[in-house]
Amino acid sequence: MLDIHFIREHSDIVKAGAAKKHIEVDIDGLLKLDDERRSLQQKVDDRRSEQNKISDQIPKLEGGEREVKIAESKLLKDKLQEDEKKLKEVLKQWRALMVQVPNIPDMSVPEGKEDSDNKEIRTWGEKKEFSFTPKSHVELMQKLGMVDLERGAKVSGFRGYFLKGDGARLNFALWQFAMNFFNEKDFTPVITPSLVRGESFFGTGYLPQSEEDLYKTQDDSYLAGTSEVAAMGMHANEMLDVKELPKKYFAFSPCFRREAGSHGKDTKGLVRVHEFFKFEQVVLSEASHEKSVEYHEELTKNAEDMMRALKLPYHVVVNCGGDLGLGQVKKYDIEAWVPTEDAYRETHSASYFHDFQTRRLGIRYRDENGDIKFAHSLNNTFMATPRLLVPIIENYQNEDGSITVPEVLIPYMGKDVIT
RNA sequence: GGAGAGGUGGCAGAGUGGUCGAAUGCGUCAGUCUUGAAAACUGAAGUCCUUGAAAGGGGACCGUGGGUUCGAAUCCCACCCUCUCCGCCA
Repeated sequence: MLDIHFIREHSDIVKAGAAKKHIEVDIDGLLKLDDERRSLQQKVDDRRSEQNKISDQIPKLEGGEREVKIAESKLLKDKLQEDEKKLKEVLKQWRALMVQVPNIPDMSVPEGKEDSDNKEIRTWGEKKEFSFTPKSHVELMQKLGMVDLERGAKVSGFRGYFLKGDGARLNFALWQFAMNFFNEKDFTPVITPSLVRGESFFGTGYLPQSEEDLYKTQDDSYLAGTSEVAAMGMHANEMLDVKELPKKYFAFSPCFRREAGSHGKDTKGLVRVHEFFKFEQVVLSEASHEKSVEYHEELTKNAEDMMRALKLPYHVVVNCGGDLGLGQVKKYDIEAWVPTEDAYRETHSASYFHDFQTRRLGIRYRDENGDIKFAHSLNNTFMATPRLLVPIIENYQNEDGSITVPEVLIPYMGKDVIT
């Protein structure tokens, strides 16, 4: 959510930002509604003020005088209730519009409508040249007994899977590697709930826009598609001290996504599944654009370091305006090379939000001068499995169908090749 | 799942219809005292909306949302959360 004062004073910037994101929102309508809201609020406040004055007098009066004042107050009350009703209606529309206003993308975000317009900013690693025709991760893993998709679908439904044998081992190895990677960093590891109530989804911007991609329980909570939701909700409605910032979390949770808009995409294998696991980096920082940029680069670097340690060829793209979420100011995707698709596929997504999320969540802090500010928030994937298995398996495959274990994982796998 | 108790400022905790944005204690900040500190004493201090150049003015906020009333922290309803006991359970 943006600050209404900012929207009022810089409606041209807000409009341009929405246009860049290819999001339609009626800013002029919002401004008109805001005028209405303020004048009604004033009216209601004035009436209340009058009524408060009368209310103060009533207990001091006796008999007839008292009755007269009470009657007067009753009349006032009727008018007040009328205005309050109007105000409530206006506020409802106002809020509905407010949550649709997107955050303003950074100047450095390229123009564009969809992910194909994203701009590559760097590549790392050599795309491997195979002396044979590489096989897909599905074929390789099935042959090696690392995954069971048929039984996965039988038990779990569409996109269901069992990781088993060395598939499960490889996943555990990655998790241990991830944990150790963060051991000496200034991040607090945290295992977050996946079963989360609506407020945190509103706060992070997943609701109301993306409700169809969330699993909802019969108790009206939702299953989170990323631990960002719970990690951000953790400090909702808190007043932090500037000395506590930045708060850096290394959050882990199971993640659930309905993939409602992705029917027919990636229907085979482990790229797109309904249920997966993710280590996420989440940062609450001081309200400064420079700090946000600094942490954004840091979070991106952490993920890249991990990819480099695994020796997976990847590139980094800066997402275009149309590929940014409602609250995102800027986003980098890291995409790993997947040989059988002859393409880079997204494994990480690093974004910063300025105070878009924290304003909704009420995450504030008192700075050195005692001023109250909304913190800034950022997040980036560190490692999502089983998706990350896909580039590992495919890039490390050998002609005989065996998989070389990435060097950094050998200690956790206890072997250097999967056969 | 059943029975009960409760949610008040940074914390503890009073307040059961009007003079309560809210006693008191602790903590915080400033000052006095002190070589410095502690103690003691004096004083200050909530958040949000709105209006105003500012000083200031007005309004809201006692878990959340409704309701009763001229008037609600206080009464009623729903929901959320916490605690205790019983049952079930990894």
